[in-house]
Amino acid sequence: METGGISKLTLQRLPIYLAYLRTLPAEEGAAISAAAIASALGLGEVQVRKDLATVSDAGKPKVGYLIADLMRDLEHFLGYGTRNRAVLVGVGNLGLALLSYSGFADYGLNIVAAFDNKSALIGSNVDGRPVLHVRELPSFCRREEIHLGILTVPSGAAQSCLNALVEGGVRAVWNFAPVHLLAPDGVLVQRENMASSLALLSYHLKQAEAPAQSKADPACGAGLRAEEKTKNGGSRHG
Amino acid sequence: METGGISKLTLQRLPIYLAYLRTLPAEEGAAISAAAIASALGLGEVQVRKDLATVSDAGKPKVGYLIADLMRDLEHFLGYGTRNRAVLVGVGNLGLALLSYSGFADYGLNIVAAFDNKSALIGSNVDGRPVLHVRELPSFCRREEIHLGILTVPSGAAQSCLNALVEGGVRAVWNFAPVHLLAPDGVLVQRENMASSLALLSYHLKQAEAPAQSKADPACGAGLRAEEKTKNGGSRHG
DNA sequence: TAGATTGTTAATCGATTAACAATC
DNA sequence: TAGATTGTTAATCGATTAACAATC
Repeated sequence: METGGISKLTLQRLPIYLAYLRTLPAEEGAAISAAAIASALGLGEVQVRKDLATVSDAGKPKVGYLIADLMRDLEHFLGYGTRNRAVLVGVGNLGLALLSYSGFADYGLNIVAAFDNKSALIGSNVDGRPVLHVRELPSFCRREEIHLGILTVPSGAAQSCLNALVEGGVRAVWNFAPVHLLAPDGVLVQRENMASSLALLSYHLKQAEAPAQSKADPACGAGLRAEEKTKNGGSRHG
Repeated sequence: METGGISKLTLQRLPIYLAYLRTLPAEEGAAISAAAIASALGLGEVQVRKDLATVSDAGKPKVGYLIADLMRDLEHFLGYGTRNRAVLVGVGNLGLALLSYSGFADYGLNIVAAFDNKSALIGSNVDGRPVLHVRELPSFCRREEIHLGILTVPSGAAQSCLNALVEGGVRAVWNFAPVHLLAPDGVLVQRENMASSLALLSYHLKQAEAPAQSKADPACGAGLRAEEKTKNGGSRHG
């Protein structure tokens, strides 16, 4: 849970700030206030100031945050400067989609090769990235000094693929398989949890549709009114 | 933040329990202990008991949780029983991948149609689901009583597509565009945040590679040792 | 200077964990 | 009964928010 000084939740919000700042017109020396950022992103104003203060000193009293400086600090802190070169393992539907998705470049991610065990796929390429046999995974990672792996294999294959990545010196793994994997100390396995988001949506719908049905949750009628408090009320900032 | 009696974080863990239980062999009357579940998923034992107690009474002292009962309770609580029929808006790379991904059925999600505004796509179909023009989105949702929408459009189009979904009576939206959207009370917009996961990985790599570099984070050397505490130590449960 | 805005310290809130009571 | 395991109450921990100090 420790993330080395910065809270995990703050860290997860940083790319959201960055993405928002990137949508703003790039005017020389332009600044933006914490209030404006908070309002645009639906966050608390103090939270924005605190988050940004941990990674940047681009905030100036009476002025706001110098946009260009803040973006630079965010990118630096997140490690986007040195492009993270990655391999992807498992060229199924999801793997293909991630390979084809161009938006990752914005987050400093650069997938350089894909791996699979189906001979029909080996030797092909996806948008210029070769598809190689998983057999070559450890040696490829070693040789190319890859430290980041993306796992889009079926659950049953996930642990052995993770092991191969670790053998190749990979130190951070983005796991899309819905299983918990074991990794040695120092190797971070981050599970991407589509099912968890879906649970929030599905539960919300169930609540909205049958507010008095759930027997395990006597207070469930409240679910309908769950979203009542919009943090910034009606007020808008420029 | 309120989720009607159950904590948001607990709710997000429920599908993880369910997915794990589904991997177990289906033996008549079989049971499993909280300790075994915790160990398999890398969670705390008490946390598992507390989470499960909020949605099920399948737990029996001295016995454990009756697997079949627990799965039923989880599915019921999450609203998977009544298949959630959904529409997807934006048939780009990501949209196509989600349409093609068969795993959603496990989470009670059933995408019945896709929408786009590119005439080349209209009239085609993806795995049997028709691709229609966004113009028809509100009326389609009304007619088919769709309450769940998936947004995989570019950021610039997201708000107007959300509006169209809301107009059609949709009450929960899974938003893959990296923007904050405004929705009326009662409509839940859940943003899927790939960039946030990526931030954790990227930061971990940066820490591992240059532990003394970061100036904003004097305690950053600790980042290297971030994962030291594996909650269950070496002990395994049967 | 006065006013606006950031940064920080203290208070609150919520989630996790530890200790224990209940139960088969 | 004794032992194992669940469920719950109280304590701890961490994150958010409110109040205020600092600064340009």
